[in-house]
Amino acid sequence: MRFERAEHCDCTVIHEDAIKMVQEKLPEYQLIYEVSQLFRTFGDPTRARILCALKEAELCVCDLSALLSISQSAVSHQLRILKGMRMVKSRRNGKVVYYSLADEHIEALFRIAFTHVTEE
Amino acid sequence: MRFERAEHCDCTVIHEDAIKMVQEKLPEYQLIYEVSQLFRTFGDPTRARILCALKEAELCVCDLSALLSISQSAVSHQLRILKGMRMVKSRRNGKVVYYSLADEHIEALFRIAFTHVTEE
DNA sequence: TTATCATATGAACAACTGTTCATTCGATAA
DNA sequence: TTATCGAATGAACAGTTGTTCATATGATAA
Repeated sequence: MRFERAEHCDCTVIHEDAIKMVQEKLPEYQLIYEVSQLFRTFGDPTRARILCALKEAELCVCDLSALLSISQSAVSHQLRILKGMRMVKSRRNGKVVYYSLADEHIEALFRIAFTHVTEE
Repeated sequence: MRFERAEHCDCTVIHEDAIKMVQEKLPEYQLIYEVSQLFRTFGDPTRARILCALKEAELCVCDLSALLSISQSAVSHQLRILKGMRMVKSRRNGKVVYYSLADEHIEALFRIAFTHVTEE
């Protein structure tokens, strides 16, 4: 009984048993996709810097703009993305909108990533 | 004494103290950049699927191609990127090249990310 | 009301990314 | 050698992304 070959692969499958075993353990595509989207959002230096700053304190758009030397518009656009991914939350006080990290998971992921990068 | 405003921001800086405090704690740009590049590499669904598969077993390019229904060329290109980021390692045995995760950090990061995504 | 300030957003554009296709490389076997 | 197979790679291309610029909101103060 041969492994059913994917149309995209014109090679001979060499390790049928391994493939079958992995196939059973592999998470659903949707789940992997969501995880990758989470990582992708971290994966832009500007967003990463914004998150790092918000890790330390609640800040308004203008603070972030000045602190990171990024235009107000760019900060605002990125905050919109971060909010869409539920990584930051905001509250308005008069004209000023304050942003902070949505939950402690974000901070935890960063801590681990920094450990990983600085360890080697 | 006023906070020195960045040229990109035409707003009035509102929270000088907060900015000053965050500025001291903020990691260097280079470090944040490296972390974001690490995340970015995870941030593509194809690469994430390859890494998930390699988490379970050592596999050759052909195995991955068949298992994930991705062309051999696409798999090979992505493995090149993953290897460049030191996230996978490879060994050649005759015509076949076997890939596996570079270290246990990769697996750990995935575990946490999955927990995060599935928790909410 | 009008003016001003902080923020948000749409459009445009350049830069980047991931795939496909065609080809090449590297190793083995005939 | 020549043929074959698994893997790697360069070029091209479509799709995506992040920034800038201009403008629009939304809230406050005059």
